[in-house]
Amino acid sequence: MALDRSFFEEMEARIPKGKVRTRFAPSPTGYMHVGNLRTALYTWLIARHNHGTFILRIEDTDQGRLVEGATDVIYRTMAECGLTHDEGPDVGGPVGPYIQSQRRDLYLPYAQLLVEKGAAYYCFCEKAESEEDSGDFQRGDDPCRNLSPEEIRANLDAGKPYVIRQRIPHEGTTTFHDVSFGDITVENSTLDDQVLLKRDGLPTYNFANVVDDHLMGITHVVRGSEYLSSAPKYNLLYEAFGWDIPTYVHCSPVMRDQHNKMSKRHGDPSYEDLIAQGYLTEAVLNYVALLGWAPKGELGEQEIFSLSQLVDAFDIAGISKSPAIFDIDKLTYFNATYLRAMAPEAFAAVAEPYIRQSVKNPAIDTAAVAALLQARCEKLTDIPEKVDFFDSLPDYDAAFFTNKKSKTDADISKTMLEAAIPALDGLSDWTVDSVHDALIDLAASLGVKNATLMWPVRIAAAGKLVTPGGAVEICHILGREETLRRLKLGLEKLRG
RNA sequence: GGCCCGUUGGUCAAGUGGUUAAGACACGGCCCUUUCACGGCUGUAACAUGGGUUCGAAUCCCGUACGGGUCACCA
Repeated sequence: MALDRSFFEEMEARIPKGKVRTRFAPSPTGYMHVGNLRTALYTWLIARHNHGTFILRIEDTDQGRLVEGATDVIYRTMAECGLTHDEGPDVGGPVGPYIQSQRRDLYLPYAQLLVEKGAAYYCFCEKAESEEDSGDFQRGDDPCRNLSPEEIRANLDAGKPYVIRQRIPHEGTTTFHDVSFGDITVENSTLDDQVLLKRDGLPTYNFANVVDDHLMGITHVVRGSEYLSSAPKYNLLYEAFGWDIPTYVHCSPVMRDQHNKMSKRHGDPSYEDLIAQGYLTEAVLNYVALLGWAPKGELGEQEIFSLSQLVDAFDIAGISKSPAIFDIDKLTYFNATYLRAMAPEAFAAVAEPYIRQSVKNPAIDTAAVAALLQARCEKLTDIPEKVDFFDSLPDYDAAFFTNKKSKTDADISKTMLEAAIPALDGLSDWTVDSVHDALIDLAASLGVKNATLMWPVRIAAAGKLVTPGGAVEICHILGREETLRRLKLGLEKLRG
């Protein structure tokens, strides 16, 4: 079986050289894990930091696990996060196709090339049915390892199903280098003759990766540390092909706690879940960037990074080796920080739909409400519950009027409301300032501290112990008519 | 179990032979104040462990413990 040399030459000729090229290669499972997002981010950052090329490749060689619409989630998430790709299934590029199932015919020739080089062999063994204790079976002892060319020929001609396995030397050691883990050396005897090409003709993940990464000119392979132990086998493959070995960057997993990775199965949030929970994309990215990476030196103290600042600051050396536990509280802190840093108009825009979830009254100015909320919510989803009182006055308890710190009780509150109603009613215009001045002046002329007047006004206006904003802002937003109506209601409640 | 990797406060982490061992989150206290927040100040809290090497180890070496990963015709 003569191999077509020109095919290999053509493939080689397509490979771009001389620039950093990285790839994010998810398998389409239907959602984006936090860990995946972080890998995508780091991969993208390495490319952008080095003015290189970022590629999106879809790894769908497992036909049994295909999920409909799953690639759309990937495209949407990447776009939303600003992790734009230069080459990929949707935008094309010089080394396509970028979907592995569409590359299926590529792998057999490369597997055959390996067979020809003696680094792989045809295996006609029956598929192991019981996985239990098959660990005793040494792959190195696979009888097919030493089949004669005639026997192989005969089996092939007979149409016997086969797989192609990597031939790992029995002796010696293999060393590979990882940017964060350093040199790792293993005994070849601990490596098994892994399957490269499956019975269905599709490559295994490990083989497809090596072939595709090479054919796409990938210079930096960023992936999870669960692949650390298969990395030596990759090197053996690269060496057998005579290809340059890319730079490996293995990242430790993002954990849910000390013992378990974050996982959908445990109910941990994916990227889209976090967004649905009211987190901002920028905050999630910023937090995730710092989960397993920290800037070096002077920048070591900085925590808030925009995507472009990350591009500048990102440095592979800062990736940590140990797993990191995802801390929702810290993400929440980042989110709150981002929310507060937004321009008021921008915040009002993102907050509006959440405000409208509970405030249906069109007379209420959502921008004014948003202004009260900006320093007071950590997540967008905190909003509806905080502003529900604008629409309708809750049926509150008269005991709310009593507050020690503000020096109020039922009697004092009654007096305060009795004075506040005419004072507000008499206002010539209804602005934050006019309401403010009226109440402050009233407190002064009554000879009470501001809180003593403000407390009962706020309680009557909102019917809640805790509100975003004080009496002045709430009354202003409610409008004169509604404010007076509520204050009178409060008074009635106090009069019993 | 074999092999590989990891281990600085509850969490994220800086640190690359000499530091009072940063900073952030969370938590406590104080201040500000018109409730709650925001903001400001401040406090509690860490080098898994035992041996080396060294004048000197969080930093280097070995062992131990604990944790993780991997041993698929899954990725």
